[in-house]
Amino acid sequence: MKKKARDPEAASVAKIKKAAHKVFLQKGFASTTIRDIAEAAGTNVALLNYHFGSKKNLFEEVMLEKIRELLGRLTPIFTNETTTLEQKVNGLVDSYIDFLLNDPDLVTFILNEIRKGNFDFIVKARLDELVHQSFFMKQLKEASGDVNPIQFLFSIVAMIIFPFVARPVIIQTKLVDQDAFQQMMLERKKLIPLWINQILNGKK
Amino acid sequence: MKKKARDPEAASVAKIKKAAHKVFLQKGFASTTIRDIAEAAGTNVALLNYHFGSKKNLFEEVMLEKIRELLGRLTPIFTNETTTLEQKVNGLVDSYIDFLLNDPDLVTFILNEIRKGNFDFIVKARLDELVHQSFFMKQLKEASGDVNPIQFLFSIVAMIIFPFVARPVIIQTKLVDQDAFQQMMLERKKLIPLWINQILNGKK
DNA sequence: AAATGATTTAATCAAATGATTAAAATATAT
DNA sequence: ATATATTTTAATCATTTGATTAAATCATTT
Repeated sequence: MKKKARDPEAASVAKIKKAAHKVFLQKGFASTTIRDIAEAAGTNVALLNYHFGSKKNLFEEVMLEKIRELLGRLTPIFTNETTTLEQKVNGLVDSYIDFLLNDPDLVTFILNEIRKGNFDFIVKARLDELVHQSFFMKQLKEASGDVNPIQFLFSIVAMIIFPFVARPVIIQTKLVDQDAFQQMMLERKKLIPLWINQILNGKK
Repeated sequence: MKKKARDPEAASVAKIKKAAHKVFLQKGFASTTIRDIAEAAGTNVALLNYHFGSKKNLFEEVMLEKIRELLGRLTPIFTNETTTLEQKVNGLVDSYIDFLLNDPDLVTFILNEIRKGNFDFIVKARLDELVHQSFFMKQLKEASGDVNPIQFLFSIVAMIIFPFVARPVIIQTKLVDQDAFQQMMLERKKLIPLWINQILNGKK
């Protein structure tokens, strides 16, 4: 595909990845054409093929990069054995919301690609291990009483992620506008940990 | 497209719609071919065109039918002026979860099609009006104190919908299996109203 | 059994798309 | 300056796909 690495090449590769990320997020894998990407990157299909070989290859490189970035932020929080459950929920909510505010369509996109069967790229990330073997789950289990701790995990992640999943709907239907959405998500950084506390304590 | 209505015709139309619903949900609009649908329906592309004219037409007919069915269940709950907020949350959670258990991929599907720009079919459903002008929102606003009631609406809907959005991920990663998922959602019918109560009361 | 409508078969069209190639042009390193 | 790497242009190929058609077959009604 290529033989030596120089500066301009790296710039092109980055430019293409950035454009691909944008277009894939907008249109999904199937609806995106390599011509779309080439145009968005201000280049041509021949160069995409020169650097990435195929559309699927480009897609996987781009997505894997994003997933790794997110996991890189969450893992230290999940596995930390010195912080309390409350601190972890705080950190989780804070990091997660910040990350997604920066990339608002990522969640819906990933979930959908998985639903369609494109989950090679996420299986490689091994996030089940993170959930199952983490210190966080151990702590959550202790706080859950006789309710399955997964029920609480669902609700925590739901309250973080769902607004991003619903975002296109609520913006399209003018329920909330772009700025108000951002504002609400920042407000949620405080609300969600509070709510989780009330839920976990309320059941004792 | 057709001239007279008889029995076998109606059966064919239903058969095609059912197959289309199934395939569209599995693969999304762009990835689904009319040949896929024809095969799933045990028929042929010529008949699809005979009855529906185009792929997009078939898609919109099928999706609109589903949306209307869901709204038909939720509207009476949202607009009822004789029930308490607590009763509404109970009814909402119960109806919504029942509906989605019957059609587990519908949510992800709809959200994604909207994200891709295929929202003609949902704009027609006017669900913004339902949310804004409903008696439910009036009651929720009263219970919300100085927090934006939309924050609570997000969380209520999130806790109902999110597990269905995450379902493909959690089943794929073997976090929870099919049966356990069903069981947990039934359990959630009791948990969510309880939690919402705790959250709404906790902030007084 | 004749007529009408519904369905199938089989083929074809035009357009879009992923992929590939050759050749020219451009930039960079040494 | 020369060689090498990168990028562009432009064209082409094979496939897939949505759409359409004509003719044959099947089912139902009358």
